[in-house]
Amino acid sequence: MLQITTIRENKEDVVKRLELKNVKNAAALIEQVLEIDNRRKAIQKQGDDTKAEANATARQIGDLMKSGQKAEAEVLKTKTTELKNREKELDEQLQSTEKEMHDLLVTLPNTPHLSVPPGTSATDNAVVFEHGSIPKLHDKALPHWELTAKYDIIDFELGVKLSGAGFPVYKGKGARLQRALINFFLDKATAAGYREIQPPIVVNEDSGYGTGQLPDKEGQMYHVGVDNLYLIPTAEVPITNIYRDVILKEEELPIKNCGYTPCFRREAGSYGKDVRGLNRLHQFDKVEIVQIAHPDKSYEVLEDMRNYVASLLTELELPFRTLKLCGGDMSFASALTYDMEVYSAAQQRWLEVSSVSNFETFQTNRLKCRYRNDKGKTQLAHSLNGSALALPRIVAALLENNQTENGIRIPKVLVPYCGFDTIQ
RNA sequence: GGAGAAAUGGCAGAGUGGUCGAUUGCGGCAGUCUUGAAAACUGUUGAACCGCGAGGUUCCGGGGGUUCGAAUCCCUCUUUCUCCGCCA
Repeated sequence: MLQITTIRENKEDVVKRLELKNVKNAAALIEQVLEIDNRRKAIQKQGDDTKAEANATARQIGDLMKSGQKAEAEVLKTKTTELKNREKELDEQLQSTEKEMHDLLVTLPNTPHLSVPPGTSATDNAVVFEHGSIPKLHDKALPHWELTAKYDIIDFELGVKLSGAGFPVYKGKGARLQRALINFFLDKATAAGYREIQPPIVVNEDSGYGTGQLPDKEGQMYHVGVDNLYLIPTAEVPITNIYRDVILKEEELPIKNCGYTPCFRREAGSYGKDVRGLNRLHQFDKVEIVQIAHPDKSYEVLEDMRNYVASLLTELELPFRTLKLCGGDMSFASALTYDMEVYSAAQQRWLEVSSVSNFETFQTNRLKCRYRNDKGKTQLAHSLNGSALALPRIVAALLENNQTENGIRIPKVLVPYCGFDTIQ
């Protein structure tokens, strides 16, 4: 959520940036926010004054009672009834005005960084980095959903039997490859200075709200109704919420955490080849990296994070490219996002395997995650996160790109983790 | 799941209706002393909103109520602890 102080102080800039994210009527919306804010301030002032008067009267009554002046006290009591009514009325007005503002503010997306390319869809994203060459496959090369069946390593039908579409069962070397990737990613992240976290994979409403899944994207998450808990769509949710309602010391920044969790996504409304095989699942594994950073340093941190993710892909010997997302393709909460895509040679398409974003204060404003600066004032920190990495599409690309007529070759870095170098 | 107790500032821990945003101790910060450090001593030290400022308002787990007035009384929810039961 955008900060009202930011909107007040940088009106034109906020409008300009919202337009970069294709928000319609940005200027009018901001004017409306400011109008409500002014109304809110006026109501609060009146309410505070009324309360101050009521407090003073109550004190007077107390003094009169003590000195035995009962009659005078009774007179004052009638005065407070009137004050109380006004107080109640103003409180209600304040609440409804605050709600009005809040309801409007939550509809506004984060303001993008000015380097974000303008645009409305994925075709406007800017390719900022490419690595590796697209592999040439042999004539009988198969897409990964056929390879997994051929080698009996991932069973989609069995998942349908147990749970439904989008819940594959990993078997034998397929399961071992999953475990290998998780361990490889966690070891790398730890070596890069991230502290490993094992969070809960169901979270409460407050947490869902803190990172922005609630109230809007409720349909994206599985909901455990009886306990009113949500299955996490990403480890970002619990790991970032660690810092909800926390005031950090400036010297603690940046805070680097990582964690492996299964992720659950309902993802209604997609069909066809986009969701075939491992391309899109309801449950998948992911290692996430999360940083809480100083506002002056968060863009350095973002570059650092995307270089880190690139290094993982390089080690896995996967051809990939880095996109800087355009205003129209970025997520609601992000100020700047890099997507990393690997090339899946049998499908002959790019698959998004990581998204690295700087949210600036958009999440921390909701989370109330602050640090104390050198002047002793509390300020919102910046939050960032990235996948490092999401497994299924990595597996898809590994299987497809490394297939030979004699089996699938495991990249060198994973062999110690797998305990085998080929899937036959 | 049953019975009981509790929830106060970074931590510990007072406060059972009227200058209590809250005694005190520890911790933190600043200073005095010291060649330096420690110790000792002195001061300072929660958050949010409104206001140019003076200052005002709100917050003692969450929500609601009683009262002129609530950290203090009542209701309710949540969490923690102790005992019993069950159990990976």
